[in-house]
Amino acid sequence: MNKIGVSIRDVARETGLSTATISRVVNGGRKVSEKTRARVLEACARLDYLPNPAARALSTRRSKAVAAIIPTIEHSVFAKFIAAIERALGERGYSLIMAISNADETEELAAARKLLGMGADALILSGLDHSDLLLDMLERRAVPYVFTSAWDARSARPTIGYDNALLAERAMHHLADHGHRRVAVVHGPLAESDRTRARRAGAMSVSDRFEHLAFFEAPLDVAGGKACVSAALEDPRDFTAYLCSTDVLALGAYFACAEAGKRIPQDVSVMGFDNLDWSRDIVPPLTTIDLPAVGMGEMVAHRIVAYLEDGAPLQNELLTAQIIERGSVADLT
Amino acid sequence: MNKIGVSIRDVARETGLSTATISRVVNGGRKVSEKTRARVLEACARLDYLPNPAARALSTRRSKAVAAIIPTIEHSVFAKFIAAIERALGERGYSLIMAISNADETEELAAARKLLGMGADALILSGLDHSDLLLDMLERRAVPYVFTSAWDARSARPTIGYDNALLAERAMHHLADHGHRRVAVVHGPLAESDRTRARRAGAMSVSDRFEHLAFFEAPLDVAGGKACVSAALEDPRDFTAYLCSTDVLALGAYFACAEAGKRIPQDVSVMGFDNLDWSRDIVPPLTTIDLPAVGMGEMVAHRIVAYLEDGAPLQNELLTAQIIERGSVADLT
DNA sequence: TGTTGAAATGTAACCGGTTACACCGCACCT
DNA sequence: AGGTGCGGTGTAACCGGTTACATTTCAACA
Repeated sequence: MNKIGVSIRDVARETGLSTATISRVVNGGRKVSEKTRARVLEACARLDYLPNPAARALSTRRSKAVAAIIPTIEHSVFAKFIAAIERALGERGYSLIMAISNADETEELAAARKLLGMGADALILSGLDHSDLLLDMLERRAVPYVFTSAWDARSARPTIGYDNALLAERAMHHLADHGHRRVAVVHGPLAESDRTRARRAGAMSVSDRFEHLAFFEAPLDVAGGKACVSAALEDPRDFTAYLCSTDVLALGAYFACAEAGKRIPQDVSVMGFDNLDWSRDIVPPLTTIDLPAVGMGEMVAHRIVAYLEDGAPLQNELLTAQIIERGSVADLT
Repeated sequence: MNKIGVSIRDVARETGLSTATISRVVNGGRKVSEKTRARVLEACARLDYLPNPAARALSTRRSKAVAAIIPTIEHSVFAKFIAAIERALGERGYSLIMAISNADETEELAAARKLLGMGADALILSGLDHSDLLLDMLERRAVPYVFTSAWDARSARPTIGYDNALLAERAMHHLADHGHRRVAVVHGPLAESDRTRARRAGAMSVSDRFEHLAFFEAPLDVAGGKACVSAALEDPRDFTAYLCSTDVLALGAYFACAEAGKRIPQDVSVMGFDNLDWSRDIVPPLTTIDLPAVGMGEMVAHRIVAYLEDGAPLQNELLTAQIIERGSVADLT
């Protein structure tokens, strides 16, 4: 029974019809006469009938819930992403069940167990690297899933995202094109994220355009970026530009510069990654890469629903991202 | 059946026991011999048996999912709150289903319909004001719920949160105590949020300590705060301090000051509300009110689960918040 | 040895939908 | 008149657990 105890059988009794007919009306089935349909709808409204989702899920084997596991939700591009997924799923009658992994494979596995144990129809994961146990479980249970926030042409598993390595490479070219030869790359913990590793590798691949190219690993928050850049500002290599693998780190870089009395971009250039909402408002406005978090969320939701409803196969999908040139990178040429 | 087609009856057949016994073992029931328990557990593992959540929900009338509707998830205290809820629910074996209302009552109602239609056992709402249709629905369906991020001693419905009016009042006293007499309060859209209205009312209640007290309504994001403060800096009343109803708006205020060449706190003081992660890293560090987002999330989760499992009644719970004094408010005395 | 009762297990009804299939009535055709 | 087809509806078997109640087992005790 639902909370007020009205079941489909009550509606059937009330209208003198069978539960089959009620079910057909409620689900918009085609083979019902207009007269009957109206009568049923009226009775449903009058009795305040609401189908029991568990019963429905049991007999259809579909919960209409999609699960997503993300590393973090706080001040970052993931919040936008997850909000877009939630909206897009909602428009199609699906709900989002969410869990946060704190970028930890063990937590991710536990979260996946929990979410699948709740009956999620599909799973959205962040990044490409996941525990083998998790992957095995997905295969064994034949759960549809996608990897997001990354893209790998050669991946046998569906990835929907952007090419982190390429974007980092493009960012480095942008700095090089502006005459920067001594650059520091500030990124989050390598151990935690394949996306971070991809960005680092991408940046590294164009090292020949630089005199000095240093990589710094910092905790992935504003304080981490700030501390890291504060220290790097003392570095004898005297970097002219900082490429931050996240706008969050870039914000920390701004604060480090403010504290050290360095002006951006006159003394130091800073470039970000993400294009968070405040990036264009900060002073000076931050040059960054506009990651398509919203578009990615929508695409992921569309594709998952298309798979669930029509069996459209999940595939690799590459999303593009643009460098947004604003005022934080000086032209030294 | 679950995805690989193993049901409780398969395990029963495999072990030569009845489904009742399997069920008892799986649910940690007490009346099973150790020998049997071990045998069942072994069979479950071998067959990779996973209970079907829909079947379980159908017969227990419990989905073990809690729904939350929040106005926004992007760069704000809500992300912390929701993350804490998710974690705390997870520890107790519950999942979080989330929807975003964009601070719109109609969207909120639609979201509630959807989430309840998914079978959520309880509903977490933000703020005190909600559409009557929503409230009626909750009562009719006897859905347990709490209002959060606000507290009202006189509320007949359970509220778990802080006293927004009182906190705003305390913030204003803080400014007055530091010798500020010309203060501007920057807040989000009044129409959207009872919390905003409460904060405004609280600030207003101590207007007699000020020469000039102005209220500005801005879009609730960094750009909004920046534009609003940029304009206010031109105001002939020459405010010495800006109280921002969110750190997000305060960040905008910082940027406005940076652009206008005003130094904080030498030329202008800024005070926030929330204590977001970067608040202590910004230069100068932001004086703000440390809202207990994490503690609130945990308490909400605890209380809801306690109600669901033990029937412990949901009540009003007041959480306290402290002013964190940092460097952004000048002492003019 | 028979009695008693607690512990362990089984039986089967039930939760509330969905849906394959059977059936009915009626219009239309030959 | 009898046959055909189809739209509309009902019957009842599922989906996969939970659990009240019945039943069996067996140790302890008079």
